[in-house]
Amino acid sequence: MKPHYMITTPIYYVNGAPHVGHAYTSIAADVLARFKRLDGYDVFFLTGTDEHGQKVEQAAQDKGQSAQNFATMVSAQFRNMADQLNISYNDFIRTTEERHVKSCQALWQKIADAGHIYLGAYEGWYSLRDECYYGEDELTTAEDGSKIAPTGAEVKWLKEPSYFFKLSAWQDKLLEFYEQHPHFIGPESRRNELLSFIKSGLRDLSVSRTSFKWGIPVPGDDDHVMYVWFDALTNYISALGYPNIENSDLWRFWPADLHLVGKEISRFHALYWPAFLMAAGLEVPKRIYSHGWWTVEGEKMSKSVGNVIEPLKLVEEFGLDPVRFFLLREVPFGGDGDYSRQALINRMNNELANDLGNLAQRTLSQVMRNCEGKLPEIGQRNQDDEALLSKAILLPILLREQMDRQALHESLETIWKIIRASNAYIDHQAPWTLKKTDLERMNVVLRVLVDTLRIIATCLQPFMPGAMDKLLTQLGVTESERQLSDLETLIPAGRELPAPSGIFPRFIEAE
RNA sequence: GGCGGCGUAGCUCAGUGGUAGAGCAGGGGAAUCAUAAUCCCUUGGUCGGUGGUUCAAAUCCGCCCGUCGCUACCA
Repeated sequence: MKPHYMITTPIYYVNGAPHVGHAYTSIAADVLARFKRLDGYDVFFLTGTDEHGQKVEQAAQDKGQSAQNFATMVSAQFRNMADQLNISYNDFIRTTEERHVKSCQALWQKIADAGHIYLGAYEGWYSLRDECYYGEDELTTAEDGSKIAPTGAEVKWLKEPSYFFKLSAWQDKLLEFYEQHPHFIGPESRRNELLSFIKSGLRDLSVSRTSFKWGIPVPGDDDHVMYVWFDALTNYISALGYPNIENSDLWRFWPADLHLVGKEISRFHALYWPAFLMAAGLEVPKRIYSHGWWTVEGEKMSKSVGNVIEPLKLVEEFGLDPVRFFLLREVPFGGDGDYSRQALINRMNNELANDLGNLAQRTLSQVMRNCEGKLPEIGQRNQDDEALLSKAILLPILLREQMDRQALHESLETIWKIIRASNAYIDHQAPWTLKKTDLERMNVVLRVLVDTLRIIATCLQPFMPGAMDKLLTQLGVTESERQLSDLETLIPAGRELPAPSGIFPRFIEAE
């Protein structure tokens, strides 16, 4: 039986259109999912949209639409983006779906029955205009002594009934859990933040609202809707059939292996979610990994500055695989990064077109011309040949370890080292000279290059599925020979290769 | 304010006690199979400052400066 692996993106909030940050999370998750499949795992890759809450209600109202219609429209945009980006999700869940509503209510009931939810009152400084509460330290005091919100709105001390989750009771259990699972949160810096947050003392969490209606009703109390995070986080088990886990074929994927999230929502996943699950007697996910944020040409991305990068426009101009590559190559995964047009073009031209694309082209065109377009015999290899191949064949082993740490940039760097070594190899061996002096040796060299390229292309499939499909076809690798495990078997000599054509054209800036 | 991260070549960063590294950018050369792509060599840093521990510190400790993040219910 195949080992299984469950990976998720956050469900995206539908109060605005998708931007490059959403695309980034999805692409990274997709690479990890595809890598695990490549490595023989049975993968469940979940994504979707988060559709409840006051902001959606408000955004819909501004457009004169019902919340449901508005959410459906924006959700479709996210789904379209995922499809355009070639995201290989197994399920796309929406929090307005019946299966999710039932799942949330069941989870709530389970936690309530276990005595971890109680009815209390939430109080604080509330701004009627901003429709939200502010903390004491965010407020300024006006001349007449009244309190003013950061937005300039007036605030009043308000008290509303609310259900609370007994988060404070879980403080010690959570700390114990983090100590027993040092790799539960990544990267390391997020773990430190979270630990210091918990150690400063946990308060009970308000998990229902009465101030708006667009949400999942609390079981047995229709005046309340669930706190959006309780609603949103539950999606991960809704998709697996919760609460009907006895009859669900998918429940075997729980606990999830990885929740990939943006750093801004690290705490919700690493703290509240485990607490909810523990309270419900369910297993806790194995790992939460937070990636960083993108700036644009050195500036923070914002609607008012007008520098928001729309992923589909990037794809339209540069092509999908170069964009996927750039996003994962440019920045250490887990840290923040900067998008710049020039940096993208440099990566495209230097690394895709020159290093890899040209390597494939120069190798394959010689095979085509000098080997009658057929894969040469393996022949008698010398030390140089073995040196290159032995490094290349280690790639899957190195990649497995890196992918399990979500060190996607390291994987690409590791692969690029082999690509550079291959370019050095072809120059030093100079098969174009051997053609005149030693045909047998020329065949060996070209064969070494084709075999090395096959390993490279196989390993790069998760990052650039479209381009690598094309390259593998040119290398004579059939679709049933593209798993990591297939690398153990060499392609038989004599196989006819199709005529090569460029995989990564250089990008020339229009005048 | 408290806690934590970071500060290494022009740029982006790797390097956690023992003669300063990579990629890109810059300079010189080789080659001509290839998407004028590639390969080889090379310029360049008193590793933020300062005091200390040590035979030896970018690497450990103190202080200072700069910068960034977290500091709860507004995704």
